[in-house]
Amino acid sequence: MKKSVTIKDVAAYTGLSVGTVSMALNGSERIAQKTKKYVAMAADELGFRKNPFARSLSTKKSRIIGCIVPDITNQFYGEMVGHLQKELVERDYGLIVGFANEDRNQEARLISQFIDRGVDGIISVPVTDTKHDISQIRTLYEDSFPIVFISAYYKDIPYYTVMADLEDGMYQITASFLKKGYKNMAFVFGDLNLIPSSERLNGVKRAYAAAGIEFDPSNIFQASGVTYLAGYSTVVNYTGHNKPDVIFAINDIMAMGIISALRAKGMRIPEDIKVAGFDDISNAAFLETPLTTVSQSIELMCRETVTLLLNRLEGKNTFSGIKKIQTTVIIRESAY
Amino acid sequence: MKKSVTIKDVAAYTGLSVGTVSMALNGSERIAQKTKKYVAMAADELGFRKNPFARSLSTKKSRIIGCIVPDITNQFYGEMVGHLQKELVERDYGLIVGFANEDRNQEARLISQFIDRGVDGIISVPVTDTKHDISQIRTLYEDSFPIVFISAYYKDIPYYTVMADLEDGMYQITASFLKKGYKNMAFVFGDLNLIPSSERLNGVKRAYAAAGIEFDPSNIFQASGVTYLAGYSTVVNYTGHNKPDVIFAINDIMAMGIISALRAKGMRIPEDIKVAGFDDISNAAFLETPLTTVSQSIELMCRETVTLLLNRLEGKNTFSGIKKIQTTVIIRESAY
DNA sequence: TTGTATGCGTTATCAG
DNA sequence: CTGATAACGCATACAA
Repeated sequence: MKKSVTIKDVAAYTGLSVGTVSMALNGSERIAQKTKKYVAMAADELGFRKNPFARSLSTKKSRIIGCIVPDITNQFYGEMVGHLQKELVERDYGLIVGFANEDRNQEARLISQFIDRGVDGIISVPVTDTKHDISQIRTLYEDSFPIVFISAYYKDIPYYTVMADLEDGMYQITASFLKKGYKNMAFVFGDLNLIPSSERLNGVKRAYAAAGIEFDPSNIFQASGVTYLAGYSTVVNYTGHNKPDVIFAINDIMAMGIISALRAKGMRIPEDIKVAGFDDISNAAFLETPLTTVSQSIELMCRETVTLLLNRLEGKNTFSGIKKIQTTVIIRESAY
Repeated sequence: MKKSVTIKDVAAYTGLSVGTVSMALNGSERIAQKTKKYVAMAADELGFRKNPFARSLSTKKSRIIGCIVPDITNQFYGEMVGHLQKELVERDYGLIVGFANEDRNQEARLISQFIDRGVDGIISVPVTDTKHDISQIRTLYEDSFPIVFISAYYKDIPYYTVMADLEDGMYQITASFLKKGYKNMAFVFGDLNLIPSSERLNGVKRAYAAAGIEFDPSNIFQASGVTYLAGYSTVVNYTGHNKPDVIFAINDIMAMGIISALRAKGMRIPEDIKVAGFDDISNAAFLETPLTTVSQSIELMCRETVTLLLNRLEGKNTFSGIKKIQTTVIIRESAY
């Protein structure tokens, strides 16, 4: 690590003052074109790199965004982080990550840490467990700290969020199967108090109502989580005798777990039983059993989220409610 | 964003000097216990939070580590990032991420960006494409910038890396199948010039040699990448007539793609053809076809990597070569 | 054990 | 258009 060259060195080298060099480097309007070029060359020649710490100390900005997702093992969140990073890096922001493992306490700790690290803003997939204390989030909101939510929101703080229209997506897919004549359908969701489940459930109910069919709540299954394994276990541990025509999972990887367990029980898919997921993760079309699902356009979601956050950072007037992104039903072999 | 309280405020509040407060907060030995407690209380009361930028400017440390992986869509790398983050957060480091998409240029850009952001060190899964320029890495090495490699290394710069013993893992699994009498085995790898492929290939050859069987190089297939889709396509596009007893993929998700494509062609697994992967990703045991694979103990790998990097940061004497982590063959249904 | 003073590298303000 | 200088908030070497 050789001693780094500072703006002062560039000043000395060019015979200009520190201030001028700084402005020149930042492309200020009030510096002559000629000077700017001269400074740029000199800086280049000396191998000058801005010291980010000094810069941040002065500007109070780090150009780093913190991002918290529940569980990186879920490919959906992997893709999410990937897209967020891509969007951010293009705008010269860095992305620092944390994983909450569906635990509000971990999430809270991560948020504090991020803020203590001086991130300019936070993107969070809320852990919307109603049992837990949410005052931290409320405080952030009231202090108008730049935090935006993606893919879910806190029930009591439904602001600055970008998410798929889960209710409509679920409505569409449920309705389409009702129309085909299937009535005995099971829904494997996570905790029903959570937004991602409850919104979907609303869609389901709406579809039944629209079809004039009564919805039997016993067809809802609350799994122990929303992971591959949770889906797998739900099927393995099911002791009832009802064999639904279609099983809807809350997301794709859970659907994969469900399919796997069904196969282990000797069921054929889609002949004996149909399965549908939600998300349309990148290889959903190429699974052993290509997966029927509802596409979330995750890339679009991420782009909107980043835009929303950066607009907030730049003090622009932004939409502050819940922006819902349209979904698309995709029928594949798992539920032909 | 209310005006933040600084160390100066705490000093004023306690009647102590700025220097004393700083030391007290940092737990310096030469400050009285009593004073430390007093300062801590006062700081707490005032809601004081250290300004990370000032701190960094002074210490020249950010407590942020940059991490570059090829492709977050691959669950294996997802798990890797997860473990790295966990290890780092426990030691009060932040993890900033970048995705290189197997592209050396992107990787180089990310590394520069990270350094310009003032990361204390970098963890990288090398994009070991020999076609590309690697001088940046060499320079970093020569300047002894704290960069460590995980899961692969640059052929010409085989230092500070932690990876699974790919050669031995491949040797073990190949040998075990040779022992069972299978001889017609196909190996679907990525670019053979790359470490991850070439090391595995050495293991294969060694196993054949040990068994006294001649190895036919035409059984090696270079896929277009190492993704699910690459595996899938390799099978779909295969026009040859040779039907191997066993197909070995370079990693689990590729094996999954291969299985999927084989199934689409009407093959039964493992009856008609066996498939093995590499990595043992977290749900490999619960796939529709539970996957035979070689476990990489990714958690251990990540822990070792973080330890190695942090030791370097603390100036401790560290092992500087290639640390190989032992692998374990796991036989499951896909290759019974 | 505590206080003082200086430096860290930029940005920004205010003169010139 | 450019120069000088004061922040920014903390750590640390040196005094006391």
